[in-house]
Formats: sequence, C-alpha cells, structure tokens
Amino acid sequence: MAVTIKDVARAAGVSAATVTRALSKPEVVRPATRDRVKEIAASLGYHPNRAARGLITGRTGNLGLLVPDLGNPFFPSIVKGVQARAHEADHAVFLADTDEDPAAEAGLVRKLAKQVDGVLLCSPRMAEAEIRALATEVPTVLLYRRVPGVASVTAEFLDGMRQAVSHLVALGHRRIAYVAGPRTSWANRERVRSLRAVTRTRVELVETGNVVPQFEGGVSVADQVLAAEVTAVIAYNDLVALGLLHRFAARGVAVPHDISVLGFDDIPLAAMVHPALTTVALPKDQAGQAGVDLLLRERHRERRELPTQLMVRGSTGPAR
Amino acid sequence: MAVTIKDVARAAGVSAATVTRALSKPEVVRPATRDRVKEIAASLGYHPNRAARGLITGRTGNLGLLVPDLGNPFFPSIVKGVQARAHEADHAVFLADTDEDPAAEAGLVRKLAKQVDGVLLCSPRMAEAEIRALATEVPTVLLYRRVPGVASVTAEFLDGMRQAVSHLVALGHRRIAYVAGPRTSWANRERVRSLRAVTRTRVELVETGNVVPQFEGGVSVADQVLAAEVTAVIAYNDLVALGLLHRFAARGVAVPHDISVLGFDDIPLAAMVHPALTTVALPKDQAGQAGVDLLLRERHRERRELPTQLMVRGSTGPAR
DNA sequence: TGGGCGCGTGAAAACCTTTACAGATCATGG
DNA sequence: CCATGATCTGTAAAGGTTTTCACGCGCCCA
Repeated sequence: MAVTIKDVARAAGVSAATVTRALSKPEVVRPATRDRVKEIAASLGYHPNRAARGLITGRTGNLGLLVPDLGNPFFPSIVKGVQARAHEADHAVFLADTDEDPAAEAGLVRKLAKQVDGVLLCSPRMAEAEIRALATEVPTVLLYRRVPGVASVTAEFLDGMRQAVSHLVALGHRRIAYVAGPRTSWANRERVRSLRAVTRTRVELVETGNVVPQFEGGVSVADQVLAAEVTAVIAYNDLVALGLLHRFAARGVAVPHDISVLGFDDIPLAAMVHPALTTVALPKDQAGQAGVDLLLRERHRERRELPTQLMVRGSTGPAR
Repeated sequence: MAVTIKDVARAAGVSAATVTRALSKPEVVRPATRDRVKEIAASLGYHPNRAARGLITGRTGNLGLLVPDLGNPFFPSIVKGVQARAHEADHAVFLADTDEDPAAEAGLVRKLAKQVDGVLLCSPRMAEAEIRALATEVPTVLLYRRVPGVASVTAEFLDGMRQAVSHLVALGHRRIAYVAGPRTSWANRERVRSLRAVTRTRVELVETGNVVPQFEGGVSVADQVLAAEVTAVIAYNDLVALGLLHRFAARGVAVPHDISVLGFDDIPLAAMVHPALTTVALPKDQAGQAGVDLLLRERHRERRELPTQLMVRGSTGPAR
C-alpha cells in the first residue's frame, strides 16, 4: 500500500508529529532531525494523504470550475488560464461541463463543494438567487457574471461595445442587427444593455430573437438578419457570427461587401476563417487567472473588470 | 458548518452506522427506518464528506484526465465524453492541461495520483517507459495511445487511412503529401505507418517535416506542400489542415480545384469553414466514455479500438 | 416453554493527518 | 549545583465516514 507518515516516523525514529512538522513548518524542528526526516521521506516517496489532511485542516487544495459548454472554444481558453494559475498555487482543479443546462449547475456545484476550497462559476446560467445561496455555502467567484455581494471577474462590455459600434459607424453603418444569445445569459443581457446605451441616437438597432450560443444558432437566424435589411450585424458571440458567415456564404451574400459581421469573444477560430472575423476580444486567460487569485486570496466580495479590445479583421467593411 | 452524518443520525434518532447503511446499502436496513433516514438526509442536504469516506474505503470517487492542449477542439470533445460518463458513475474529474509539454506530464499525474481512483491519459507525449512506470503506480487508461500491458482506447487508424487514400485515389490523385505532427505523438507515428502501408504501390507519398499540431503548423508548412507539387495533402489533424487551407487561400490556390486537402479528427470546426473540410472522423465522446468504463470496471489490460469514418466534404475533389 | 436463528441496530475501531498541550532535554544564570 | 526558561519532541484528540463485531429482539421449531 501507499507509504504513510507512520512509515516515515518509524524509519526516522521519531514520532508522526515530528514528521509532519519537519515537512510543513521546518523552522520549529531541530535542523539535524529535520534534514534526516526530509531525506527519509523523500527516499520513501512519501506524500501526505490529501484526504486525511483535508479532513483536519478543512482545506483540500482543490478548486472547482464550472463551464456551460466546453465545445465553445471561448471556455477552454478560460480553463487554461484557471489551470495555469491553480497549478502555480499547488491546487488541482475539478472541471464540470453543464451542457448549457441551468438545472444541472447547482447540483454539480453542491456535489463538488465538499471537496474544494472554492468554486469558479463561469458564465453560470442559473438564477441569481441560486447563485447567492451557493455563495454562502462555498467560497465562490463568478466569471463573466455579476451578482451583488459575490466576487466576480468580468470585462468592460460597455467599452467593448462602444469600440464595436464606433467602428461600424465610422464605416457608414446606420442600421445594425444584434443576434441575441441565451435569455439566461448575463453576458447577453449586458451586451444588449451596452448596445442600447451606445447606439442611442446614432444608429437604428434591430434585435433578433434569442439563439443557442453556437454555430447552429447563427445559421438558423441568418436569413432573418438578411430580411431585416441591415448593413451590419453584431452577434452574441463568435460562434454565432461564424454561423452567420456560413449561411451568408451559402446564400451568396458577400461579406463584408453586402453585410458586415462582428462577433464577440475572439476565439482562436475567428482569425482562421475567410474572411477573418472582426470581433471584440474578451480576456480569457487573464479572467481565469484573476478568478483563481480572487478565490485563493479570499477576496470574497471583490469585483474585477478587465479591458476589452476590438480586433478589426476582414468581416467588416464600408456600408453598401 | 457543513451537515455531517451525526446531524442526520441525531435528527433521525438512529446511529451514524444506520445512516451510512441506509444510504449506501439500503437493503440491509428496515424499510421504515431507511425511508425516514433518507428523507431526513435529503431535507438536511446531507452529502457524505468524500475525503472522510476516501480515507477509509481507499476510493476517492475521483478521476484524473490529462490532455495535451485544450485549445485543440479535439480534446474538449473527449473531455465532454469523459465528464458525462464519470458523472453518471458519480465520479468527479480532475482536468490537467499539459500545454504539449512532455516533461510536465509525469509530474502532473503523480500529483493527481494520490487523490484519484485512476487516470486517463489522453494522447500522452511522454516516453513509453514513463507511462509503464506510471501505470504501476495508479490505474491508468490510455486514450489515443497504445503501450503494451496498459489499457487503452484507440481508433482504427489503418482503416481510416485506407478510406482516406481510397477516396483520393478514386479522385485520380497519385502524388500525395503528408504533413506530420509532433514526433512525440503516437498518433502521428501510427498515421505514418498506416499511410505507408496503404499507399504502398498505388500512390507516391511525400512526407514533410514535423509541425506543431495547430493552425500555425499548417500555415507554416503550406508553401512547402505547394512546392512539392502534389495534387492532394493529408494533414496530421484538422487544425493543421485548416492552417493549410488558410495559407492556400492567401496564396490564391483554389481548394479543391488546385489541391485537395484532407484532415484527421473531425473537429466541429471542420464543417464550419469554406470549403468544408474532408476529414477522417475519430470517435471522441465514445473514446472518453469507453476510457472511463475501462477504468471503473478495472479492465487494466484491455484494449478497445473504435471505428473511424471518412467525412467527405468540400475540400477534396478530382485531381487536376 | 426454551433453545437457536436471523434480522436489524449500535458501539467502537480504523483510515491518515494535524495541532494543542504537555513533557523532556539542555543550557544558562544565580 | 539548582532553578529557570527556551527549545525541541511526543502524546492524544480530532476530523467524518465505513465496517466489523456483538448484542438484543422476535420468531420458529422441538
């Protein structure tokens, strides 16, 4: 079986207490003893059993991370950021994919709650009350969602939207469509709000119905967008924008000549297609890292808002 | 604090032993008692502390999953499959992204090893000897790699390659390039092997140097491929193929008119671009699920090989 | 009516670690 | 040389759960 602290203690001729001290607070044990214990522990390949340690310290060294859909390349980027920072801090991360199912979220978190020091909820779709309840049960940091009293990392949507609309306006666009994401998405509501604030007088805004935040969502709503006779369209996210692009191409609509398309997120894919997608880049790595920092430093109510950046590529051009 | 088994026991007027039995082996406790305990446990929101349970049972209810790069959409698909199956079996999953760094892999696994019932190594890049060593320390299942004596889930590369080459040959291609992936990738070696076996006499094969298995890898090697004067190119994976497509478009090379492009994996993205990518679909969800099954059922030496399927789309056509 | 059996339950030990507390050792100053 | 304090180490309890063992009760059969 695995080597325990007792094995080390016996081999070193000391008590278990001395072993644990030698390893976790070296300054309180006599140097000679400490070195001997450390050496023996190493030679035996001893690693403290984290479950046992967690039982007594109440800290597990684990983090939970919830994402709505790993199939959307936006989320893997965040996961990578979380991972990197968590591993630096010697924490492991539990990942759970909720498949865009709001009902599954709370249950998954509660199951994880017992074995983590905190959870990162990435773009959670559940109700605000639920989140608030959860936050009282386990240290919680929200990524891309804001709930009063709960720590969060978000991006400057308003500024991002301003950049996007200014860009389109400068290109002569005066009638713009917005393809809305999931009703349950805070980010979607936030984008709509920003968009309305930013377009106010300069631009006529056409809002479509809500779509699933995926390629298929864009495909399915593309014809409606064309029928709306706009010269530009802003999509809830890049995946939806790519869906639009796809359907436009199929219908022989030239981008950006006939219509300009603008996305949100800046997933790696956005730069790979033809025409490359103009999009508002949101912080991903940084958001993940900031989230972990907040969690580990126990900043339970802090809010961080990271900057956004318009990436101008080939899918936007002068209005027809 | 959290609700413990004692709270439930007290509330139900029974001992802790009865509570644990009512929940984990319901058949041994009197129905009336069992139902009452279950009801009270539920109303109190009791979930056993997994650390404490793990301490005594030696099972943690956790799985470890290692992937080389979550940024490659192939891996999130596998992760989703693993997740789904693991959650069904009431297991949580630790995810670790190694960033294509073979040196980091073993260390990450060893850190995880203490707190999981087993690990899934997805396309591990480390040396075979290292994997064999790891497999003696912790139950291990390999995904998309084969090592003697270690359980694994792979795909029928040979058959997939046969489908791909037959397709190209039928279209009149006689000189085909292969863009190789990482030298450390078993999948790459396997693809080369299959390709050589399958092309033997019918086709002249041109192999390029190794590239990173990403979009950039395809971009960087595209001009070499053109210089090789082939009529078709098979890429290590879809991402590389998309890189080729991108560079070809930039150089004004028409696909599939001037050159046919064929990928491997069938990531969701492959169907979203123009022209859509012809590719050999590898099982992703199923591979993940099969891996979890092998791990949980303790089939420590079993091998499973899942079928592959050529997806013919727009990027392949008759040879010029 | 009494012995035995089986079912259902409780008490206690075990898992491995950390930590508060107490004890031991040693040096120093009186 | 002893008392005092400082430094180091050991003992024991605690954390939440599962499991073994034993006990009590009711029932059946002789």
